[in-house]
Amino acid sequence: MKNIRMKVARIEREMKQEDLAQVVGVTRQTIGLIEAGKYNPSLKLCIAICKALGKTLDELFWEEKQ
Amino acid sequence: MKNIRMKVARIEREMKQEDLAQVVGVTRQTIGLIEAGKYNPSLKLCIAICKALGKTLDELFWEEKQ
DNA sequence: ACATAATGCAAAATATATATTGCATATTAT
DNA sequence: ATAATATGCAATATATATTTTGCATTATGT
Repeated sequence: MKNIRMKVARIEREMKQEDLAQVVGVTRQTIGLIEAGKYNPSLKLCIAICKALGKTLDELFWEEKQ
Repeated sequence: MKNIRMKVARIEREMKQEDLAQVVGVTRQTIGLIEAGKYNPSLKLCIAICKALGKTLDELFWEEKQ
């Protein structure tokens, strides 16, 4: 499932995928694939993304229902 | 860093590492290593653990400080 | 103290996240 | 419309999470 909240949070911060990638220490492709819901990042990477975007795990990665 | 909150939540539910492992579909060792802070689980696994223990990502895996 | 159950630990094998490269498509500004 | 920038996509390579097996150690109950 696509991670819209993450993409929105990134755009709110006016960051490109590549900017975020550089901040969290991965490649642009990895960020793109996570936003596209095409894979399953590690906890460490999720936390790094949250910190870079000023959000928590629940705000970006937790689905209340399902 | 050891994940004390996860271990406490598991014990509150009176589950053994092996019980939790079976519910979330991994091996006992994987649960043991996550509780021991010796590796970096996938987001999917974190979410499965949270659901099995009735907690959210922030409750089990988010560190407010640091 | 003894028996049993639960957890820790370690090595090798396997599955999968992530990197790398290159190119295609879409978006944005001029 | 054109140029430039941002993102999508796919194949191969590499790093690392997870499995498997077996045994050691610790906790729990009797």
